[in-house]
Amino acid sequence: MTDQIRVRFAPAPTGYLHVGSARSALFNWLYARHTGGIFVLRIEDTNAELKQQEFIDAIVEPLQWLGLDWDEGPYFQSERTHLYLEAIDQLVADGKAYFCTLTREQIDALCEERGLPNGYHGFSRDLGLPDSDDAVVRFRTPDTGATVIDDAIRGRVEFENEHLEDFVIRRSDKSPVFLVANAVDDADMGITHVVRGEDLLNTTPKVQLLWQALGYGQAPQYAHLPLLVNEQRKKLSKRRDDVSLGDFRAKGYLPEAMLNHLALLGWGPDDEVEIRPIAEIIEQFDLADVNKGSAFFDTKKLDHINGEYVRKQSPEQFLADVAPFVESPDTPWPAENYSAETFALLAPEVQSRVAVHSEAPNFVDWVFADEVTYDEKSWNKGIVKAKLVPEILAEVLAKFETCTWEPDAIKEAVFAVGEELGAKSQVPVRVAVTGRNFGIPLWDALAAMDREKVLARLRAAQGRL
RNA sequence: GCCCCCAUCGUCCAGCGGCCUAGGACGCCUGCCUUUCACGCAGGUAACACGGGUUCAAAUCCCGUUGGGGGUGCCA
Repeated sequence: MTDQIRVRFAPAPTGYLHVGSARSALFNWLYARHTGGIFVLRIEDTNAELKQQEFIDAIVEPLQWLGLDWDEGPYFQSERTHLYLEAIDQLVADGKAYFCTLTREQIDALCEERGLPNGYHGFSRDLGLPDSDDAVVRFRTPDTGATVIDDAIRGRVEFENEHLEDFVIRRSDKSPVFLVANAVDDADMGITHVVRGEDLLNTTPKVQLLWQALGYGQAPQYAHLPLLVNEQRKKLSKRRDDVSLGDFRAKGYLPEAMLNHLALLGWGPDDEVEIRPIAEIIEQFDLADVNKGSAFFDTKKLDHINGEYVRKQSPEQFLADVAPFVESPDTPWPAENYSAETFALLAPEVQSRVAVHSEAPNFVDWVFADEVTYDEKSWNKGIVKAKLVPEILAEVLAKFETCTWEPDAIKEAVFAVGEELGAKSQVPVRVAVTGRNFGIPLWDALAAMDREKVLARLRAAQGRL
């Protein structure tokens, strides 16, 4: 076990898992699987407000959905508080940490008074203050020297100790901050590689200093992943960006596609084959190959990858996966009009057209809806600008009234009109019946519809000319 | 302000000193297929931020500039 790689994904439960966190989890998992190591899940709920079951579920469920299985945990920091407090006590006893009762306002005032730049300047460091109800514990950072991080992705990163202020390690409510929890847990859990977002790079020297002060020996290898950013190149944020993993899941994105897309942000396979089974990604993945620059989470590419995965699904699987969307109460047609048999008949055509399962209803809405709403652009292109439309509609209507109501006959009727008139007859009929100038092939769908309903659509379109 | 990180097509990735007149993918455009759209297929568009070094040779190494980002809490 001594030489086995041990990584951990340690999210703070703050509501839901977003794609950035998922990517961190994924890279940890990939590294563990690639090396035959252990992937540990640890919930960083040191802040009392974060200890809520629903928040825990919001992390665990998306991970399970993605298939990022962990080998140990979840461990909860809220259940390990005593360990962190012991470590803090030890630091105080060793003179490596001390009590301080200054509030933020007082600190700012002191800085102003003494003409110092903003920040904490060890004001209570040598006062020998006792513990008290409003006291925090601060770590005594070295005044000289530097703390060096050996990062697997970024190389050597050096922080001058003089720039590190005496940071708080225990709040006045006696709860430990995550920095201590990180050091204690990573040591206790034998973590060999800490793989996390670059936004945590600046906190690393603090953890490292604590690590040394607690006498833990060899620090883990760090690897700070490039951030996932939005179109404005800002770090993804829950408030401004639509990045909840649960939302993607609800829209029908496939976990395999999401994983595949996430793996391609900050890393790429040598052979340039992008869409591939996770097993191959595991095989090729290595921390040393991860990029340093931030990556834009592009949903267009996600859509493309998802579409590829959708098309690879078996017809049965596709049908099973879209069922929730075509049978949901939110469909754009009255539920009683829906026919599973009809949808199953058309499903293969839908499958080759959707990027995401949730788009399926949009391809068959006109089949089940009582009436159709015309897309103005389609109307303009397929009806207004097309030739001989009144004639086409009249002729097709006449043929539809009497022809055999089955796919081949319907198709033949439409094409015959086109030939007679010397114009393309399909698009006007399509727009008249479906409301749009694009979509799945007409014939099977029309045959599945009630003849009268189709005739009514054609008359409605005539009335709109 | 201070600290830290980053910099190849619009986007993601390849490139780890010569194989680069810079490759792949998404997007966009064109054509083929098709009396719709999509899929598929064949093409096209488009980048080494800038300036100095180092070297016989630099997208690749070093320095600087500029630009972007992250951090700067008794959040994590």
